[in-house]
Amino acid sequence: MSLLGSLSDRFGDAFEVLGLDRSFGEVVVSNRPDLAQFQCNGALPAAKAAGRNPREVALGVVDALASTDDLADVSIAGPGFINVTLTDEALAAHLARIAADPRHDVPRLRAEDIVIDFGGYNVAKATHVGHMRPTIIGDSLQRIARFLGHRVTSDIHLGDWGLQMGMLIVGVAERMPDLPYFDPDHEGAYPTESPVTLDDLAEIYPDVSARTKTDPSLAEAARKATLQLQSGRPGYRALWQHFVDVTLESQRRDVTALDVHFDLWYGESTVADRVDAMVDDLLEQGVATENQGAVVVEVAEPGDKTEIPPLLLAKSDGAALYTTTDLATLAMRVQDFGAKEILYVVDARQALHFEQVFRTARKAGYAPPDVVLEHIEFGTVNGPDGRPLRTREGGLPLLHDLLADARSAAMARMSEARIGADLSEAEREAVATAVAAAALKFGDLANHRTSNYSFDLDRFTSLEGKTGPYLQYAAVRIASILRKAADAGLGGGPPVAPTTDVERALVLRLATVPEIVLRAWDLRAPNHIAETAYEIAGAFNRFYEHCHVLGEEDPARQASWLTLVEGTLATLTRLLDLLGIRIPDRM
RNA sequence: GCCCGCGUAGCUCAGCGGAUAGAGCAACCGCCUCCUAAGCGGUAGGUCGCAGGUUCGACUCCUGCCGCGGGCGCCA
Repeated sequence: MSLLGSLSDRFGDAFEVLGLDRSFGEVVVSNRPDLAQFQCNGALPAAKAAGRNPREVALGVVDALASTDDLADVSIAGPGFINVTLTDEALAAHLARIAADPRHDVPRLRAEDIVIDFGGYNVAKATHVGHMRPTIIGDSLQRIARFLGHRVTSDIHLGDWGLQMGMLIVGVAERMPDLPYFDPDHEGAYPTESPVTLDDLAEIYPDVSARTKTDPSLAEAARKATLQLQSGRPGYRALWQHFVDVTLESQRRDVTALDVHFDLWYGESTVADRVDAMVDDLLEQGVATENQGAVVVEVAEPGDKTEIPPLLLAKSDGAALYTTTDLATLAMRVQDFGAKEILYVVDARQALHFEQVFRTARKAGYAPPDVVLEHIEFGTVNGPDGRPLRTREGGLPLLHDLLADARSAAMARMSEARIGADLSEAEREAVATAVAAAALKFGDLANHRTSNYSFDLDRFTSLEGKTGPYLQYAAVRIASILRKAADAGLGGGPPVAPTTDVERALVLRLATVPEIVLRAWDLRAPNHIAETAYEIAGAFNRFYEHCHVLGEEDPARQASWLTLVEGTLATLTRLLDLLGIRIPDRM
């Protein structure tokens, strides 16, 4: 059990002795380090609940506390705060524990099957700034979940089956009418080479989309093409496959460059052959009804604060929508994957859509009550004007370009500061690549996911401050000490009692990690991990200033410090890994 | 109009109903004969949008208002 966990347990026992709920015993790291290392505030709410005097309750708890020799001081302050300070020997013992534990004292949870959906990627769109948050946040969540012991399946869930496919088909037909894909009498195989590039598609889609708003016949043609694609028209299927292939090729490259991995590259179309049966089933169950030719599901409930419109399951022409495939996908994940939690990392504008899909899934029994369905919302990435980030031309900046900019900024910073001067050109480039990804990721994950944040490459790649590069640099310096120690034949040894506040503070920071990782997962909020990683780096840097490890003359103390250095590096490396940030060997 | 989110230092943002609201940047003052100064220490900077309420205690919970953003059935 973690340090805070076992302290909380002991305080819980003491509350129980007084006949009070043990949950009041929660102990946290003190927010008044000048007074104590830890605090338990439970006496106040406990006293309120029991109608007793808080100071008396606190006094009773302290009396009932099993006396052990690891507590240097337990005292009551203010209206009933209980302050706790451990002995230096106890801190050393705790350091020995976490340094020897590859999990840094973080518990393993009961494993569950979890699906994470990175919705938002679409055919015909290169990875752009709008994909950055779900990709970075979702990736961090999958790393955290796996570390806690869950079985995670991540799915990019490409948007590849809706009306925009029809728009692309008619757009290509307009431009290249002689292609065999449009000839209903075509026989044999279709060309293996795509007639269009992703750039072509990226130009065609907005053009057609805009024109359908004023041209009803074009809109009708797009609808019809969508339906025919979904019905299996061979030429359209073949052409569509090219759309998917050229899109995925580009998106795979971008996602890989960000050092993100998806287990599945499924799309809406993956469940295409399940849609009809599902609609029939919903009609049969009486969950869905026909309405003006369309199939809808009434999802409004009596207690609703606002009117929740019906979910549109099938258009009047019978075509599927993304709500249809989302629902079928949800059912598949529960049935085939045994998913107990499905997390949709999709921007906040789709809240209503998910509410409708989730309600329908519950009504239809596709998601039993014990299955968690959650929309993980996030805010926008803003430019200097406080509006969502755009390029000078008004388009959405591509992820590829953002990364390239971050990379050249990192290179420039390194040259300026004469960092990595002794590295080869290839090594410098590798470092710049790692720094660029870290800059973007930490710049994003340092913010709470629901808040909008302003994208500032200069700040994110900065040499100074609360940035990804700072954390990487801190880790590299730590590793450097260990490398030099190893060269000198020195290694870690049993921790001895700390004698300075910088040592104590560092151990205390490390001790908070288990609760922080659990909280980050509970709240789906990686920024808590980002914050703790930053605090640990800061605590280490203060230790680094005060305690010269390699120059220490007392061998026992030096060995103890090396253990502290190792434990810090292992923990920091883990936290950064949970954020998806890689540490270069040298910088 | 209704619903959701946001409003914290000059700027960018943290903040788990608890003690004196924190960090980074920018400003100012210091620290490299010593493990990487992309570092460390210090000073200054706040009616936590406004007004009520609940509570021993509110940035945190509730209500109203103001401001910004978003959503509201055959798009995704």
